[in-house]
This record gives sequence, structure tokens and C-alpha cells, in this order.
Amino acid sequence: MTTLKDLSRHLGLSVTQVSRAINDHDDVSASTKERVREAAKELGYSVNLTARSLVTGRTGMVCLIRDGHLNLPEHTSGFEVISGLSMEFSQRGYQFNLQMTPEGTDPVKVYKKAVASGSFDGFILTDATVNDERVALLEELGVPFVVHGRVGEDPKHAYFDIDNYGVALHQVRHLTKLGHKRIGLLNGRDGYVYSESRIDGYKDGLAEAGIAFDDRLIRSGPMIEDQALISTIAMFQDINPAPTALICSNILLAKGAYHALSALNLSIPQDVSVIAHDDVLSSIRASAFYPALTVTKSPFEDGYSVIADILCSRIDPSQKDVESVEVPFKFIERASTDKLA
Amino acid sequence: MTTLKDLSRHLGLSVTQVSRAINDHDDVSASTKERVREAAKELGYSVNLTARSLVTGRTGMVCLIRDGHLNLPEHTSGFEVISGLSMEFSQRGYQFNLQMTPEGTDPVKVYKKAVASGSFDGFILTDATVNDERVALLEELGVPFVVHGRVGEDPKHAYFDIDNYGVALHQVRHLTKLGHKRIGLLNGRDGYVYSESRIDGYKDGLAEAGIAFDDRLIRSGPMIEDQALISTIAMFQDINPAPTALICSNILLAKGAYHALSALNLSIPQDVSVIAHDDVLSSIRASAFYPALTVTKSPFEDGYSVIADILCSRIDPSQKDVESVEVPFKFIERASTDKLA
DNA sequence: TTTCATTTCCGAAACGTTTCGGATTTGATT
DNA sequence: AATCAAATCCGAAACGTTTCGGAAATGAAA
Repeated sequence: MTTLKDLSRHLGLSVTQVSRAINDHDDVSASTKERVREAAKELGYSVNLTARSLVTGRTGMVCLIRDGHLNLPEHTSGFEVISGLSMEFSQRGYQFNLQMTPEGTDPVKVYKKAVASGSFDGFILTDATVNDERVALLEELGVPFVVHGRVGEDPKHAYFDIDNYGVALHQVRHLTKLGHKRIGLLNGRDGYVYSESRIDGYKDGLAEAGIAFDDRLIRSGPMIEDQALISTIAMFQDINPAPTALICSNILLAKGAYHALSALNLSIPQDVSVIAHDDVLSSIRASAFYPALTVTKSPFEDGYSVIADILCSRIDPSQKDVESVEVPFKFIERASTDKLA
Repeated sequence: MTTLKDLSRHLGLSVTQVSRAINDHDDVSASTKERVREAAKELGYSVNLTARSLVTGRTGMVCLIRDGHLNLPEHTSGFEVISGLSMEFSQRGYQFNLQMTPEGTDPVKVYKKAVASGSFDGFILTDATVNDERVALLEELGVPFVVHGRVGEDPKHAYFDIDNYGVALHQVRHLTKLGHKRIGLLNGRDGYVYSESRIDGYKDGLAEAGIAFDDRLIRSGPMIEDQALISTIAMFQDINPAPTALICSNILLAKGAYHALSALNLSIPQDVSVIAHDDVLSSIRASAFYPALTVTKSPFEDGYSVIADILCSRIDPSQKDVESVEVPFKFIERASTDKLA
């Protein structure tokens, strides 16, 4: 392996100057820089990141920790996020560390250990829960991190998030405007911030329209097709008169709902209006639905580069801070929603 | 941050001895080890991996590099592998680095750079192609690596692989024994070792039974349901008389084939026998098919811990070598195959 | 008491880089 | 020719650990 010392000997320069040339400092002449570059290429030099880390205190590594083996299709979005983030960080010269922990591992222990190892410049958190211990821990330890999602309203921590509250509110408003009063919600698992925010938006939307809240109209669970199948059928059997509209928290749930409504011999939108939120995952397209699906829409993939930018700016104090963002959603009215008959 | 020096001052011991105590060397007394352990806990000491790496030359990090954004469902297995491997390496005290490169990036460049950075003790290669440049490169550079799959027959490199040749051979034998002569093969993408091995086994199986090879009977492509749908229908329209049996290289393809055959108004197994290979991914179960699907079977997940063991043994010379393995497959005859009518 | 092996310890060097503070060279200005 | 600022360079220390070679302490055997 070629080291700086080898290079400096070969060039008759000091180690210092070679280092500064390679890092493009401004107190080394252009000609020297050029000579160094050439010699580096000739001798196949490449900086030893470990040594650099030791002195700079930065490793160039970020870490994403997830609990439990990821199974599909529930974790489709999780995978897409991992894939997207890895690419973004790679392109920024960071290394992306993925640490899967056995199901049920205590996150506090894991994060403490990860931080203490000193291997990571920053962390990306996903699947934020309502009282997420990780956020408090990392804040206390003073480690840079960014959340895909967010914890609490108007949080101090860095985040990239979708306007989950606004999405649900808009969906309800659209339906109540069409005259619907009994509106079901197929939601994600309880306890996650995005799920709870949707519920908040849903409730406020109902309240605005003067509609009483009925908790039988909310069904929580994994966001997969089969779950929607079960939830929809159960909901329509439990409640009489039946709901006239259904909100699906993502496209997979919508697919299950379509299936269930068809099985129940109900037509969309004549008998039931359906509206969903579209994360725009590459694996399932909202446009493939029949009848075409009315959606709110905010692409997940818009987030990857933003998340990377935010975290990198938090890590490298020389960069100017990139602000947390809440992306707005689009509303696309298609054929699956209609006025109450 | 607490360092060894802090600890040694606090204990009145030399840095050397504290280091050796922490690493459990045998020339430090039991009582000292105990004292050190306690002080370490008290002061919240945890070894600085960067500094350790610099002197030991090992980083405790392994790397998996993949080309292109992973999209579902084609890369379902890729994700499962990543998830499984990450967990296995984490449990062995290694950090798992996932580097996604933009589609079409030159792998030689990427691997050269990754190796040169000195950040990684070893690499895991997936999606081995027939003339895989990466293997030659890493062998030349003398870097530990293990292949999920393999390159060439009876290769020198470390690997974990399925007996793809044997799988296809067995599948053909089973079908020819039942009297089938026109046997289709829905295969994976061309160029990958596993795909080509299946073709070899397929051809040898036909030859054994004295059946002439017809290249219209092989269809290659992404291993997804829609591809099988298209391939099956195209195959049955191109070839007259039609095939009487179909081999599907994985379960997703089988699902598409079932759909296509149903659309073509052909019954399984009365009109067409179907046999598939089951990687046992958590997202799709062979048992859910009707009629029940005859399969060869070798679970992907058996490989994760083996792969980790192999690579770790290659990295750490103090461990005894773990041999490469070719896992045997099981054969499970169910209702989708039958004697030629 | 002496000897010698065993146990337990330690100082100093090394890993490859960055950075601090200061030194030298250059070239324009007086 | 002297002066001074700007441009370019350098030595040495530092980052936190492991390890090499040897030293000191211990205790049993002579």
C-alpha cells in the first residue's frame, strides 16, 4: 500500500505538503498539485480513510438501524428507502451502513453502542413512533441524525416528512364535500407517527363537517393487501348502514379494498367512493387501478436526496444547514370518488 | 470521550496493560481484568474502532455493492439477502456496508476504489455473471470475498451456492420419466451464472432422454410474474404441438405461468405439468398454489449464516477456514405434475 | 539464601493521516 | 539594494490504539 510518506519521498516534498496538495488546500502551488496528482496516480496512492478518521474525528460513515427481518410486501417502502438512501450517500462520498437487529432488540442499547463505537458520523431514523426513545437519546448524545418522518409536532430535530395530517384532512374534506358522512379509514399500524397523524387529520376533517366520530370506522394494521381485504370486509359487516367512502393510507391497501368491495358486490364509486394516498413506489402504480384511483400523492423518492443533504449538512459544519422539510402533497381526482348517491 | 489513557490514569496502570486487559490477553491477572472492566463501565469507556483499525489493519467492516436501484418485485430476493446478511454480520460484530451504485456504473472502478479506501475487510458478491470481472479483480488484489452463487464450475473462490445444474437436471428427469417430451423452461435473465447452469442441466436432462433441443422452449427474462405471463403465452402460441410441461426457475414465474395457462384454458396437470424451483422467500409461499406445486427446493435463508461464516473465516486468519458449500435441494412432488396423458 | 521459571507488568514505537505554528522563497514596491 | 506582503513550504505533534521487547515481581525449588 502506498502512503503519503512514499509519495513525499518520491517527490522530494514534505508529507505535509503532499497531504495539503491532495486535499486541495490553497497554500500549495498549482504546479505542485499537478505533480502530486500524477505521482499519486502513478504509485496508485489512495488516502487511508482510517488514518484520516483518527485525526479528523470523522469517519464518513452514516448508519441506518432497523429492527427485525424485513419481509415483503409490508416493508416494500422500507427497502426502497434503503436502496435510495444508500445511493444518495454513496454519491456524496459517504458510506452507508445498514444494521439489521434481531426482532425486539432494545433500540436504546443498540444506538448507544453504535454511537460509542465512534464509527458513525450520523444516523438516519425511519419508522418513527409516537414516543420515540431514539430521538431523545441521540439528541442527548449530541449526534447528528435525521428522521424520515418526525416525532412530535414541529420538532427540533432534523427531518423529512410528508404532510400526513394534511393528507388525511384533505381526503376527508373531499369526501364530505361530495356528501359522504360514513367514511372508513384503512390505516397503518398503531403507534407510528404517520399513522397517528393521519388519524388526527381524519378526525379534524370529520369535526369540520359536523360528523360524529365512530371508532369502528378506523382499522389499523400492516399496510398490505391482505390486511385491507380483511379490514374492509369486517368493517362492512360490522357497520349498518355501511360506509359510503373509504380512505386507504397507501396504494397496497387500496388494492385490497378494491378486491374486498368487489367481493362484497359493491361498485366503485357508485356504492363506495375510494380515495388513497400514493407514495409512488416503483413496485405498484396507482394508474393501474380500475376504476382509476383518486389519490393524494407525495413521492417517497423525493426524500432520499433531501435526507442525505440534511444529514450531510449536520455532519459537516462547513456546509450551510439544510432545513427540515415537510413536502406538500398533490391531489389527483380520478374516477374512484363521486357524489353520494 | 474516554480513552485508554484516561482509564490507565484512573487505575494507576499502564496503557498497555489496560489495553491487554480489555482484549482479554492472558498475561494480565484476573483481578486486574476485573478492575479494568469496572472502571471501563464507570467511565463509559468503549474502544475507538478507528484507532484500533489503524494499527491492526482491520476495520471490522464488510461491503456489498449492488448496481442500480433495486425495484420490486424483481429484486425481492436481493432484498431478502441484504436483510439477512446484514443481520448475520451484525451478530458477528461486523459492520455491514451497502453501497448502491447508479445503474451501469463500471464495477471494476467501484471495487478498485472500495478496496483502495482500505475501509473494508471483505466483500460479498451477488448476481454473479458468467465472466464476472469482479472475481478476477478481487482475487488479484488479494482481498477476502465470498460469492453468493459462483463463477465457473468448481471455482477456487469462496462461495455459497445452490445446485442449479442439479435442480434443472432433476426437474427434467422427473418430467421425462412421466413421459413428457416437449418441456418449456421459464428462466432468469441471460448471462447470470445461475441461469446458465439451469440451462445446462436442462439440456443434459433432455439429452439423457434422447430428446432434441428446441431453443424456442427456453424463455429468459426478469423473474417476475408478468414476464412469465408473457413468456408462457408466447411460447404456447409459437410452438405447435404445444409443450406439455413447464419448468419455472422460481415461484414468481410459476405464479405467472399458472395465470397464463388458465387464460389459455389449459389445466394443470391434465394439459400441462408445471414444476418450479422454490427459493423459499418469505413473500410468496409455494404452498399457496392450486393445484399444489411440485418443486425442487433450497431455501435462500440457509445461506446467510454460511456466507457470513465463510467470509469471517477468510478475514480472520485465526479462525479455521469454513469451506464453500453447494447446498443440496429437496424434491417435493405435489399435484402440478402428472404422467403425460 | 540463591536460582529460575512463571506471572504480571511497562515504555516506546508504530499505524497514516491532518494541522499548528512558523520558516523560507518569490517578486513587486520602494 | 532594501523592504514587505504574498505565496509556498516544512517539522513536529497529535489522534487512540496495539504490540514488541524486555523488566519487575512472585513463588517454588534448590
